[in-house]
Amino acid sequence: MRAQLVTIHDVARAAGVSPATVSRVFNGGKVTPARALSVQEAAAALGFAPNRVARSLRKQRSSVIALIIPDIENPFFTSLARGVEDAAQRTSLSVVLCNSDEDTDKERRYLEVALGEQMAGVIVAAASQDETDLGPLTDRRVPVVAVDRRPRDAEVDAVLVDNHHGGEVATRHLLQAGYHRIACITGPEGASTSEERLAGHRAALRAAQGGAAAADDTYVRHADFRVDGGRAAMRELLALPEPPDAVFVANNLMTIGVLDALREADRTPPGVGVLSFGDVPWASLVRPSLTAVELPSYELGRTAADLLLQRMDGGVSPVQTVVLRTKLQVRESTAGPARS
Amino acid sequence: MRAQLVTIHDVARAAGVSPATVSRVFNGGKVTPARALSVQEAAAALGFAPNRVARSLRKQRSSVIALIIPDIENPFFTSLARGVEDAAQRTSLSVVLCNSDEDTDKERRYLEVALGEQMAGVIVAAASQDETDLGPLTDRRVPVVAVDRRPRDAEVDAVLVDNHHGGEVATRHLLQAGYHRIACITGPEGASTSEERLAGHRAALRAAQGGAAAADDTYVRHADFRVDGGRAAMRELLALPEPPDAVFVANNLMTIGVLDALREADRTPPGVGVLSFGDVPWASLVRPSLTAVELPSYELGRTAADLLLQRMDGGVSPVQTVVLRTKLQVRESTAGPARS
DNA sequence: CCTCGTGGTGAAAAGGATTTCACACCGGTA
DNA sequence: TACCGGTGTGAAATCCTTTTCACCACGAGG
Repeated sequence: MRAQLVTIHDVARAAGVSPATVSRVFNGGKVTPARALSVQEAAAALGFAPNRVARSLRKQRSSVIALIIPDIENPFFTSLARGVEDAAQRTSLSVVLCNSDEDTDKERRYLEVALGEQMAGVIVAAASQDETDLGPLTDRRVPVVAVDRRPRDAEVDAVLVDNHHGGEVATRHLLQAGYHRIACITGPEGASTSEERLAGHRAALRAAQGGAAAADDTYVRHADFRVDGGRAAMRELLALPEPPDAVFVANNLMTIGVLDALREADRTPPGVGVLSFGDVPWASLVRPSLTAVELPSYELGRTAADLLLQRMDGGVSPVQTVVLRTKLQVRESTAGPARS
Repeated sequence: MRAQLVTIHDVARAAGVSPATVSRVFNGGKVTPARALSVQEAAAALGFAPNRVARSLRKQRSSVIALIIPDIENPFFTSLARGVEDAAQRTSLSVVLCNSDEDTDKERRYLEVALGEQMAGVIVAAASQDETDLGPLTDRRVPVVAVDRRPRDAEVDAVLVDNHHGGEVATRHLLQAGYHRIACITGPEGASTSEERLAGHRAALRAAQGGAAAADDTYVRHADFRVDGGRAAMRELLALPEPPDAVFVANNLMTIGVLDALREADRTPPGVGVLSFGDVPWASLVRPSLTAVELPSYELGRTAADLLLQRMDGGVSPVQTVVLRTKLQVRESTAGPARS
């Protein structure tokens, strides 16, 4: 029922020492054991909990790190968040999650909050490559790590996925399974993730055609990384005079839309090949016949957090970029198109 | 490239006024228009951003609210989070998300952070009914709203789902579809959500049997609200001498496990009836033949946030509990068991 | 002409912890 | 005995903003 807050002064008075000593007890300063004990007892008796705001103000740094992600409803990012959390868990830092919703305005507001709250560090999966401005943070020497997507011209550490390689492996797998007309539904133009995955796809096609690099975009569609976008793009592809017999989809949510469009048209895998970049959430359980490029989402988060912690310790000075490899998770038992 | 932080004093000096006036300009105090303008110009020129930590210290209250959820990877909670965010969006408050991971220790730490950071309010879906202690918060008059689950003996506003009604409707639907041996896989014993849903299920069964209330627990299983738990429970049920011909599953993730176990056993809906409490994420798209009790997850979040805002404005004094109704989302075209 | 009220302003205190600085004390060495 | 190094301690400054309070100036009313 104690409603007033207990300060370090109250504890000091109760223990018969100065506030400075109380502070030292809680921060590992040198204090005689006997005194330290009596301080701890007094603190416990009074139910003292340090005021983190005052502490942050004085230290010019709080003990919270921000993780800013563009879509909290995408399991890829929640898994990434788990990685960050688990890594931070081992320190005294707390992680707070901010959902920018792919909206650069919301993102900017959260970046302002991070700055204004003097957060100890920021991990950000940028909503935009061009508009996301990390300048204010880096100017004030707040440690920042970009994850999954690197904002253009930002001098920050980054943890990325090998999108090109993943795209290449994916399309190669479809080719090897016997598909011929392989489409690609990728993300928004201008997003590094979209472009790199598409580039990998094209590279695999080129290699298969033996160098006759006819850049043919008939089967290429740009969508928005969301369910609806994937569905619309797939419908378009199906409406072509000669529809593709397989499709490489550049993210998990769009794949859901694609599967939906295929069901509508009564064409389901493996009659038509579907390869998703990123695990389709839970589909692996409900419908196990889907091959996907597995993304190290958890490790992405873990690594980003580790990098941030390093940076906060003032360790490395040069900017680091870590690239994690994708892995092809083959799940089809009956791979390949219907032989004609 | 400015690395030093600009304070209210710098702005004051630049504008030729006192720091107090600058503060008033930013907080809607009375200032002559001309002065206000010059302050704003000076602030813009210097790139002044208020130090939120100092502000919080002085005001004894920050401008962020915490949302503590037990499982960030469960779409139910991410959707709820969206609701909270959208409601907070319209104010100047920011939402930070904390994932307690169904772990009361982690949760306690986050509650301490919320208190120590002097957050303006807390919305919590408690990890435990008994161990979650909101006392420290309420003692300090921090507005708290419980959502989805109400911690026992906590004097706080709450926004809940009508679990009993939902469970009843669900089981009644299965009965009406012609199933006879209806099992129930619910959550952990002691959790209000588990118990209430089970109670609803039993009520429906009792009503069907015309009052001959033989409380038979052969077909009742308690699991842990997770995929694996659902799978294990379903396997157990399938191994019974006389397996059930339908099952009411008390949450979305367990349903995924259940579907998995059914696939293993080569028994799929609608041969065996499956009714999920809570939408199975994306399954509605991939596999549309699944009826579920639809939970108002988004509205839960929205309402909780609205309640919190009310409480912060010092509006209502008596503790409020809002109960939202579930809705049966029928999606089966070919409902009912195979007629024998 | 004097008084009262009011609206705008600045000086200064307050908010709670950390950290610097100076000092007191103790044991040991020259 | 005098001096020195080291260690633990407390007083006070500091972090930046909000808010109280006193004050001034100005306009209106008696």
